[in-house]
Amino acid sequence: MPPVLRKSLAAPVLEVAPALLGMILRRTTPEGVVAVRITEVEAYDGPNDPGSHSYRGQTPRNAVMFGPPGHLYVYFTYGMHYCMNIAVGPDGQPSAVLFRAGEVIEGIDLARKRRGETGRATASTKVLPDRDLARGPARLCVALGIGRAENGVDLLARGSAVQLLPGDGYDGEVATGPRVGLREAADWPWRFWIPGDRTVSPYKPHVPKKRS
DNA sequence: TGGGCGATTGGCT
DNA sequence: GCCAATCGCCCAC
Repeated sequence: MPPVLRKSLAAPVLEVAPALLGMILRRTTPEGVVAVRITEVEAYDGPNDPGSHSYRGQTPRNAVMFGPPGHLYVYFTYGMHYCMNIAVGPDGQPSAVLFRAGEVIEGIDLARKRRGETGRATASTKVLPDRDLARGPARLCVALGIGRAENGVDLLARGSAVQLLPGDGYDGEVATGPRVGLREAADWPWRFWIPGDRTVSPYKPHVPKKRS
């Protein structure tokens, strides 16, 4: 299986994003291994993209986006959720791809345990469907056990606690559509997913907040 | 230095 | 479909 080349991640973000579909994110902890096959991503193009965290320049939070490609950019949002991106494009250009959803292909029991632990107070007696374990950017982070501590990890380095692996080389059809949840530039068709895959997150168009 | 709001989710109506 | 939860970031004051 060929390695994921750092050089290929330095390509323009709109080329890299769809190429990540079908690849594997593999997370190793003392608890065990969870691996996810990526089925949905979103592209963010730094200074040219009003929807990107790096649109207004570098800050301590988004610093990883400005670094070399292949590193993990993790951010905290809505006071309770983490989301994970991979920095892409040349060193110094702050493009990134958000991992939005995937299919758990290894360590499904550990993934389910993590998703259950993090759930709200009412510990549901219902078993989470497999396809919901990593369906959505914050759920994906929970399933993989990703938090602030993983910000900056090199996904291509051997021995990293989170690794990006080539997978089986998906080369099928790729669907595109508007990005999810953004206020600015949400209509840019920069979301990419594997059509028909049941682990792709349900699309919710942005609803402007009611004015006071 | 304070306040608005977010690359979301799950539970309830 | 609606809405609360929850807190760090960032910009305006």
